[in-house]
Amino acid sequence: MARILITSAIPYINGIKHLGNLVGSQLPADLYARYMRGRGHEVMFICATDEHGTPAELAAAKAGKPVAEYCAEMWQVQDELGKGFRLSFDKFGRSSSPQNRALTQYFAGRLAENGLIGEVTEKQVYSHADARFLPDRYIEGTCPNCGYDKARGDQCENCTKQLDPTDLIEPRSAISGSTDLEVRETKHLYLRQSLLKDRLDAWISSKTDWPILTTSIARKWLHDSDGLQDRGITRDLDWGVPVKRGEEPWPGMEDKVFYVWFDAPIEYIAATREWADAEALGDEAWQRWWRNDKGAADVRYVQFMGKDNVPFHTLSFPATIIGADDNWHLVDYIKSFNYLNYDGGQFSTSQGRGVFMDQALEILSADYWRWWLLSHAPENSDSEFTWENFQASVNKDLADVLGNFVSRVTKFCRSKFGEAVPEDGTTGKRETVLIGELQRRLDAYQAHMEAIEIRKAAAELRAIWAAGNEYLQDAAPWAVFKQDPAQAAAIIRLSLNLIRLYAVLSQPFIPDASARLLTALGCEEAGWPDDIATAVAALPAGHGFAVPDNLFGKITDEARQDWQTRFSGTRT
RNA sequence: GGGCCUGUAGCUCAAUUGGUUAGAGCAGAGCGCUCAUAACGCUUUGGUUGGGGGUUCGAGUCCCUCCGGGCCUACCA
Repeated sequence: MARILITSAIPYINGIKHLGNLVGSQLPADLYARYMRGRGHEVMFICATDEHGTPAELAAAKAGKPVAEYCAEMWQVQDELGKGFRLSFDKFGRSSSPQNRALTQYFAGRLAENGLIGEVTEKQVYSHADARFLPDRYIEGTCPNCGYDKARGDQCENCTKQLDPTDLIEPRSAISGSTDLEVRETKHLYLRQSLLKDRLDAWISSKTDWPILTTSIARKWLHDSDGLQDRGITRDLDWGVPVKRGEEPWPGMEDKVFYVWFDAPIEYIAATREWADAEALGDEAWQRWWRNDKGAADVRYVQFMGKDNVPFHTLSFPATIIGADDNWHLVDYIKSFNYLNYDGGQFSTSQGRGVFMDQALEILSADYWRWWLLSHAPENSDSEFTWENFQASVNKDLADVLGNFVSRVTKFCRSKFGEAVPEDGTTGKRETVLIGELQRRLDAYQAHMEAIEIRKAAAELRAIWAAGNEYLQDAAPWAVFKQDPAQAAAIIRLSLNLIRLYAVLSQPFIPDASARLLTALGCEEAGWPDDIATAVAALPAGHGFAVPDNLFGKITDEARQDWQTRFSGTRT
């Protein structure tokens, strides 16, 4: 039995995430976690909310609430949505937890001890009206290059020129619109990751089996212009982890917090600790997942994330982990995803364009979304959600191929033999051929799951479902029954066992349908098959079952058209 | 501007890393079946692999160039 540590990129606290966010990290991570648990491995699956930073403060202000209260409420919302999508986290933590505060401060202290923290005095724009320092992109003004009047302090969206806030003509706060701005000096801590560049470079180069998307982004940052730059890890904000050197005060850093990107990945560790604390377990319970010197040497650590997160996970966080020099377990595999687009454009949180997690669950249950999203995961390039494609895929795959198979087998059995696995009859060459095919396909399915080739795994699973229909058509128990009921019984006995097999194999993709099938078949304790021949004999003759309601209803044209208009923009 | 990814059948995607005649699913067409959610099965029509050039015995795959789509570019996270 292996030990697998799985983390999903942690979603930002600021609002409900859309399906593109879901398929880029949490959903594939859940698929992998469920599969690995199914195979009998010990899994620790961690996610959390990422709560610090300017956007959270602004969202809270907009909602008229203290930021801590706002975050607590939004955590609740995201937690429930995660449950709605059947995301099987062992812990869904919060980056604002005391555990993360302590660990973040600890890491900063270790990095300082090891000479990896520098102090840099820099100039930042302060807004009197907002009573805060403004990140570059929260300053707007007229672009000196093209005259665009809504250029941001980091870049002009119109002419794409890189800017400094001080380049802007008539700069103003993007928050309040105030022009009462002042450039102030402020001192910040920098993670001197440039010192670790060669080590990170060698490490990335050794990861030849990683997705090209992951390594190419990492290489770009390592080798671009001057190479890997040091990164500021503190901010002048109220909401965040207070800057401390371990447990000691950090002179000159009072009233500052760590940059959200410094504390967010550390939350992976902290959330594991939150889990251990919640379970009333000792430190060794979480440390055995993270510290190589405390039992984590045999852990395989896999991260899931959208491509925008890759630089932080391939460079900054590893620099933190390596720099602390405490035998922390580095990530072993990074699965990264492109973006899912929505019907010819991008999902847009600000414009309310596309389908958001709460809306999705209002119109259809989790399995529909899970199946479509995972079987179309944007692994190699950006992919696109269209309602036509969604309707066609879901109706065909789930309702026709899988759902109808279950329906035809169970209903035929009920009408001819009653609601128990029929005895009588023996299987022959046709069944041997089927078992051989299923075994080959199972091997392929497992190989794709191990390699986290999600679309390929989905295609193979679908082929496994389809094989049942092919077999049934070929064996034609409805015709055989007229001459030889015993032979028909053998065919149906096998087919009922196929349903059980499908429930087990499909669980990572469509857990609700899987559970309903196992309940209908009266076998909740269904383990992963060792081999097909044994698995298709698991349900013995005489074993009672119930005919389940139709597993999946179909999406009608009317519903599709309705949703199409409803989600085309501006959520209400 | 720079870098990276990408372009394969009407649609969504494969192609053992340079090797026979480029394959699946959906959609379309035909046939079959009647157990089943008008479901299922079988057969089948679709491709000058974005255009052009080059290397090679051989190119979807490597090189050059042009065209299209996308992402990143370090203070949003």
